[in-house]
Amino acid sequence: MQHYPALFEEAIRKNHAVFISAKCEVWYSGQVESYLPLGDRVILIKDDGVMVVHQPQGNNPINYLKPGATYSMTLNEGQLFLNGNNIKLKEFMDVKVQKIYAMHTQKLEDGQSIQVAGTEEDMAQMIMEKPSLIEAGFKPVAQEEQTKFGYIDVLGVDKKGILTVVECKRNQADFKAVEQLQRYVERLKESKGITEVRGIIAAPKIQSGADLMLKEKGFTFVAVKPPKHLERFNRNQKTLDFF
Amino acid sequence: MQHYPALFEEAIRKNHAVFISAKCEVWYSGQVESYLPLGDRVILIKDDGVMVVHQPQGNNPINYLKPGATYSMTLNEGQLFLNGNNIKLKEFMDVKVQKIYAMHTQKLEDGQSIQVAGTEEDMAQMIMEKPSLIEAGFKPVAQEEQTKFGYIDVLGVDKKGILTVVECKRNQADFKAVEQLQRYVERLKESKGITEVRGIIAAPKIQSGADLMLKEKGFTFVAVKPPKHLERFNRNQKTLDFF
DNA sequence: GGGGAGAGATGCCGC
DNA sequence: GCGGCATTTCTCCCC
Repeated sequence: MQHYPALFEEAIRKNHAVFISAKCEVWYSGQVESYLPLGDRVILIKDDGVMVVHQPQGNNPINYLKPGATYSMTLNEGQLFLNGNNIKLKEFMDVKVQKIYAMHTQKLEDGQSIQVAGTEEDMAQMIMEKPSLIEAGFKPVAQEEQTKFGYIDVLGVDKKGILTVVECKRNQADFKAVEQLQRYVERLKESKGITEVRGIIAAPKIQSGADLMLKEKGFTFVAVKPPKHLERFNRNQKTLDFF
Repeated sequence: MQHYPALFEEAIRKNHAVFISAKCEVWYSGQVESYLPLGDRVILIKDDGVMVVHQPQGNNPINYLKPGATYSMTLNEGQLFLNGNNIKLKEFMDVKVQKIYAMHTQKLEDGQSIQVAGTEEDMAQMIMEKPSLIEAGFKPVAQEEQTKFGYIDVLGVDKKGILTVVECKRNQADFKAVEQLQRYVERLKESKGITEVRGIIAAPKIQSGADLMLKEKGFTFVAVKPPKHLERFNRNQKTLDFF
């Protein structure tokens, strides 16, 4: 155990990432206070100060610190501690380590950003490009107009020229989506000084209760699925790699 | 590179966790489609099928698979691939590995649950135990009554005997909290067939706009901070460890 | 920095 | 399974 603190401190100093597999207890104090009894965990510390503590199961880290935290590892009378703290956010992590199974430190280089297709924004973009997905005669207005009235996904006019707010949801729309749509419609009526504004929810599906609420308020549901296709050059890249 | 697939497959077969540090590209297809260009990443695969892919910075994994996914590693004409798929959820991850810097596999044992203090539920519990935090004369009703009217944090009567809904927020309350409170109040009025029900938001602070909305609707804000103290035996445990 | 909203949100509980 | 809601939510964008 004696050599771990020196190895750890050197890795931190060099801005290396640190991977630790250990049997440990974990205390966290910050937004809340928490205690995790003794067990095996995987700990990852990144070069921006992020720390995640994972149990052997589960999607999410059981404990974590946000970017900007600093770390130290100390051995005191045979007891190993790993301490992290984010002074600005007043968050503290204390790990009492009973046994380190493995520790790996390494510089990681990565400047890449992920490309994602199928988000709500992609849905809005698709509707802007093909307004007939909403209904015949629907015409989106310029995108710059949108922000002036709030975070409206697509603003347009229907075939009769009535101002229409379209709220997109990439998954099933719920009653909160209906409330959100209503807020936008009310805001638009006040802002423009008009009495008639239509509201449309565009989503793959809608909850039955939300559909009732929608109809009560005089709004409309339109079934639209988010597009899930990355740009062609990526698809080709993947295809070429695989076949 | 040749020995990695055998090591990996054996680890998966034995239900070991797998840690990999690698230079790679990542494709994901499922809820959305995504592509992450070549760079250094840390990959963790847990024994329940969870996979997380981390870039050198940032709180969250850049890609992940949920519990139940299965994995294989293959070397084909000198090209290493790590593939994961969750058949039930129709989610797929493909990692094209250019270089493995390190790989560690190990059985992890952990059956512990985290204890957390300072959540919204803790706030509600604190108010149940000390109702004067809300106002003089406030009396909570039995906890069993709560669920019948929805997810009401604390239901009680004020000093005049008027039914009162308390909605707790552990952080600053916003206008959505006000809308939520209003839903509960409306639901209670209908359900009980009464016309007067009070609404109170208990939180450390409230947004100025939300406070306006609150007053418009005739509701009240009470400043309450969530309790952040773990049970005594844990505090003592920590104290004893540290001093 | 505050406010508003999305996220491949996740996770929990209750029906 | 759906529904409603909290989360140490996190993240992004805009004012």
